[in-house]
Amino acid sequence: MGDRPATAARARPGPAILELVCCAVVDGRLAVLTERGRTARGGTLPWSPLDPAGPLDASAARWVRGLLGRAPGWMTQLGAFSTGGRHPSGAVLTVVYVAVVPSDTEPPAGFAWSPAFEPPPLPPRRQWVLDAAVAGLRDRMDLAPIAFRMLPATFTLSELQRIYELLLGRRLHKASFRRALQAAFLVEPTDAWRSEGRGRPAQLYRYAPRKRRGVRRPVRFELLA
Amino acid sequence: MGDRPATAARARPGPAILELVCCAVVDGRLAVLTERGRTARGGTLPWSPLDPAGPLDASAARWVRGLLGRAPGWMTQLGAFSTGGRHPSGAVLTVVYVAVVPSDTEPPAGFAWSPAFEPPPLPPRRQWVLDAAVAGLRDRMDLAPIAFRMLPATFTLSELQRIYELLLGRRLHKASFRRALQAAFLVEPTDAWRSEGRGRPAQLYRYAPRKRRGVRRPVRFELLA
DNA sequence: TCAATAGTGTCTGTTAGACATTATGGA
DNA sequence: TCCATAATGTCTAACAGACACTATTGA
Repeated sequence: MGDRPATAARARPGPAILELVCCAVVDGRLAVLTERGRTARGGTLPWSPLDPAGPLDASAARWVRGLLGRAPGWMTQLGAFSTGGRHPSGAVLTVVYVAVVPSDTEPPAGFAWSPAFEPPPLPPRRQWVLDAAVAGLRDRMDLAPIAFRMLPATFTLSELQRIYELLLGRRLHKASFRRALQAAFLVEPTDAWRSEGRGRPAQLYRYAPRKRRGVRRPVRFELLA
Repeated sequence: MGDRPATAARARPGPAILELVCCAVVDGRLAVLTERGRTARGGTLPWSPLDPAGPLDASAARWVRGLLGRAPGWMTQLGAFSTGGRHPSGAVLTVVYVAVVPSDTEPPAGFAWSPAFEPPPLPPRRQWVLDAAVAGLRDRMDLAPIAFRMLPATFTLSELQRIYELLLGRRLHKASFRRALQAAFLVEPTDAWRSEGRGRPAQLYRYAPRKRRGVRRPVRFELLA
């Protein structure tokens, strides 16, 4: 059944690279991990040649874990894109992954957090990828625990709401937010409280989703165009 | 593009192939386009070596257009997967696209519609891809005009509702469905009617989305786990 | 006439958002 | 004390689903 591609793949430059859009909330803003110093013209996203052996998601997970020094809070594949032949590695394809990490994650050496909405100048293709990744986080945060994985193990409900507001790009109603959260059985209170500046201390919660069955969302028509 | 994959693959093993999950509603069931006869052990999905030049989405669009003889009603990239080294083309990566076409689309020579929920025996990886593709259609049909593109230019509201019911896997309430559709300004009635068998004739509609701004969906927590 | 499907009006329980109020700390 | 934030109760408009009903065709 066919010849092994391994020889050809190892002889020539790798066919594809992995690229990472890693997001966190830093200083109250959405931040993305960028590599700095490679070129003078601006930043770049973390990338790595692809090891063609084994499942793609597992390869990416290993790479990101090694890069960050810890497993990301959440990660998914955004998709594959052609490099346009301009990538220095000689790769033809880029497979982009999107990950989120808690706010207290230190950037690895040579990397830094950049504001996701005013990033350093990026090549047009990378800027497009970044925008698509943030849009993907926004669209999936109701189905995946993205916001919860951008927080430490315990957090206040106001912190959680701020994550949602940052990713959705709009203010949310506090009482409504908490009612819906309560009804979803996703968090449970701890007996710890945190006093932050002036006002009343806030209770700390932890992400503890309880299985609920038979939750069917109604049909919605939300096409914009 | 569009030539027989076997020759191109043997001439120079490409780094990646394109694979297509093309869905339509045929005989009241969700169907997927399968290639037949290559092997005795079951069907396979349409695939093609990837032309590494140019944007990936454009290459895929050209290939699918040539394969079907017409542009698909809607298409998006599902993602990239490793072949596990077992693909006869020698490719390492598979980039899967998902497309939908109207019910009256004839399968190209050598292909056939297979029931998406009881397909011919597929290799495990392809079965997984098919399931993921159908799940992707289900999850995105509220944000993209997927159901509308599986219908001819004019259609009855009952036909539209049947598409939604097939993809969502559950029955929908007729009055609610039409109310929500009306509120979304997505269809407009034509002055044509269609008499189908016994009952009262149904009015034909066309997909004609009108821009509406300021439509913000509420925050929802729909994590299953 | 009956059967079958299209299309619509009404009612009701649920929910999202607005508003108001209380609670509890720091300055 | 004043102020800022947390947390919650109440009201209202909108909405989803159930139900019933009318409309219009073929058999």
